[in-house]
Amino acid sequence: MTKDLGLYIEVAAALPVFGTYTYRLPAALRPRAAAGCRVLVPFGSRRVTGYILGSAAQTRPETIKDVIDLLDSEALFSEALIPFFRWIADYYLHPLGEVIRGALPSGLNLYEYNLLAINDEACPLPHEGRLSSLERDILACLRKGACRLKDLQSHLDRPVPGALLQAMVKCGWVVRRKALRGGRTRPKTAKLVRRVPSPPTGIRMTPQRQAILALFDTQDELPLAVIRQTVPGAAAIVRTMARRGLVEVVEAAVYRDPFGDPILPDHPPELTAEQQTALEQIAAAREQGFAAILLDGVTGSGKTEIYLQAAAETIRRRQNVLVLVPEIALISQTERRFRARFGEQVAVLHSGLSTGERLDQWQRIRGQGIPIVIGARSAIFAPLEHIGLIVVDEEHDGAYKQETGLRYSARDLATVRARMSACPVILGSATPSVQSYFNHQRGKFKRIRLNHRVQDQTLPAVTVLDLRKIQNERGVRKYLTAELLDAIGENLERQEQTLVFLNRRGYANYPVCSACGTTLKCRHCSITLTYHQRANAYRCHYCGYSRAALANCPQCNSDKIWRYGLGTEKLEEFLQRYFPSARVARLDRDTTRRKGGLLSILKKLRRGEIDILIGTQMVAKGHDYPNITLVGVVCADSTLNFPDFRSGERTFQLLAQVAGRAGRGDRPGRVILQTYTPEHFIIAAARQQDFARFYTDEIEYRRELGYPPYCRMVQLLVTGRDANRTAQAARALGQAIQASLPRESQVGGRIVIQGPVEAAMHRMAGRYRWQILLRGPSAAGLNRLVRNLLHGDGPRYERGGVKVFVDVDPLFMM
DNA sequence: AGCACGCCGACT
DNA sequence: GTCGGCGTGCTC
Repeated sequence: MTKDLGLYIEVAAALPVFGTYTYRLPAALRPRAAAGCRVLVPFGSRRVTGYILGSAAQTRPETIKDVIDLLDSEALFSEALIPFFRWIADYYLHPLGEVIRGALPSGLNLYEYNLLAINDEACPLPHEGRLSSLERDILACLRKGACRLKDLQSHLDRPVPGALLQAMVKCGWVVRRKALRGGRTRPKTAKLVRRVPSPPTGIRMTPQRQAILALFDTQDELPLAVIRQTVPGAAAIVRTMARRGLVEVVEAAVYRDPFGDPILPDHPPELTAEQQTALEQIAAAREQGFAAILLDGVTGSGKTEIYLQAAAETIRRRQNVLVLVPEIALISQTERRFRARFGEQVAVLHSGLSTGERLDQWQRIRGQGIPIVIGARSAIFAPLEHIGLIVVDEEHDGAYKQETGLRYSARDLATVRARMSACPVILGSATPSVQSYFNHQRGKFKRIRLNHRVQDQTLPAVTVLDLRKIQNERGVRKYLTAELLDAIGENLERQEQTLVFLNRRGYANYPVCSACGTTLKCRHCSITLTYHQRANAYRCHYCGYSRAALANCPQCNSDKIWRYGLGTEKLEEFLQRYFPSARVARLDRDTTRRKGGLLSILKKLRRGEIDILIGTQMVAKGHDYPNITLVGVVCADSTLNFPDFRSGERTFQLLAQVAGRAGRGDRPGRVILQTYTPEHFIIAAARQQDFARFYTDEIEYRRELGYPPYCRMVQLLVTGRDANRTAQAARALGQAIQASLPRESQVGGRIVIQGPVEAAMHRMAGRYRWQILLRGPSAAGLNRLVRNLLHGDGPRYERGGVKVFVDVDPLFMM
């Protein structure tokens, strides 16, 4: 039963406007309207979607308009989420309607726009001769169908003066119509094509049929949509093949392990004493409502089992569980484990879902009382009620930070949502973030440690090798020490698998003209291009710009360009030549772009059909490789030299994660780290896999320089296509902040400004970028300052195509 | 976001 | 002199 909202309601428009609006709710809509429903409301000269936040007091009755329509018969989110949304809008300085829009499955909203159309009732059609050529063209274009002014202009390829249209409307030849765009995405019913075990013989094999069957070499079933990408007209061909019994077509079940293996139900194992204690501590925390718990345990110490049993206990208490995992390309190990334990009680929200599937899952969570939701960062907005536990797995992972639009941290929001739900949140990691560990030291987070690996496996032995002693070598030998190559060779002889980690895809990342020495740069970004051998092109890894490899040097037109630098493609080529009999494979964005690519590599690895796997940081996340006994890190410092104060933290985490891939089975693992700076404290700590040592040094460095967690930060990113205007806007904003500092610092504590400076990546995708960094003791003080400047009644800085993006608690500052 | 109103350059 | 560009402000 929904509560009566009364005559006036508060609505957040799904537009980038700050503030909310009051509307009158017509009597006819009142019985069904509830907070969390969408409404269609008049807004300015058009109609837009808004979200009902609750009832409102009648303030200025003369300006209040009526709600036009109610778009949902049931709320899309519960009333309990509204304070959460408001908190986010306030904290991240983001329009509330946009926050809610971003939280809901996409493609739901209606927007109105103007259409131009021929007036069918135009009595006297204009005499052709009396029309200008532009007018004739407009009428000809509109005769083909109504369209928007924008489309009309691009069709005719010239500007259409508004006044001319106005006149044409006045004459009655053209009418303006309003139309609604968007609306509910219908869940698509995807068809899966499945191989049959013993296909009938004697059926004619056309080339297309053969091509389709060939696709099932590595997989037992494939979505029809995927087959259609490779074989044109596959839909019809598959239909006849199914009739002849060559394949089987089934409706796609949404819940399906991409490995294709059924997920076997598992049962809670015997817990170690340590795990038992951990669960007791979580149970104790549950009693006091909100608690943040840092669960830190080395790889293999059984954190996931703790999540599972804590979740089971939560369900027993008739409460629900929200589990966040870092965004990864495939279903993660954690997801599999939850599905194995809880089966259909789990709803999954990950990036691989289509819009329709996402909507399905959303409605399943809302309507059917699914007790466990597991998903990537946006799952923090899941419409789950009565939450009794939130889990953030691999809490240190940068994937929890959204870097466009609403720049939130799902890990931080998990803490906020847990507090609002008065329930515990478990932040788990083998390598906790400095932030979280600091929170533990300051008494904000409880900490539960798991010191022992479940099967008492030994941690891998780590050897550090100095790259400086081979830096005068030529070619690939400058990057691979003899010791690493020998170790790989030994591993091959023992018929064990090796993982070689190199955080750079492509062939060569440093193309230099042999004649004039210029490096090849992207046309839209301030980024060196990477040569890709398979595509035979230079590519920008930031905007996707691609340049044929045949092209000459843009400076001197020389056709000889050296391809310096080492990427995974070149490494693969080298290792294959060096170990001719080895089976070498590569795992990076290029080899996994095709759907199923990642899967087939992982399957081969499991079946022992790969000896050496070369991978970027994709390999460090979310998957188990049970038979790898040697991990080689080609260059441990490649991420260490980023112009960002967190580069050391990220490097330590990455190295520890990669090292953790070695020897998880019954065989001990070995790790070889190559580096140019073996004396660096990060490398030393990574060698000993010693978090305490890393943390002690890192926190001291943060304290000395006054970086988080010893302060809060807000980054303002000023971007625009015009170099001068962007720079001017950045300077003006910088000066205004400077001027406000004495006043703001009195209430918000001592705030300091850094910049404006050109960003390290000073141009990206054709936009110039300047940044201003604000640091201060409290988030509220910084929030106040930015709010006053950007949304107060001072001058506007967003004009002339310049935009200002606010990033509260920024994570990557390039 | 998208639309309406209002002020300066290149044309009949 | 006007037409038409787009910069600025507002939306219950």
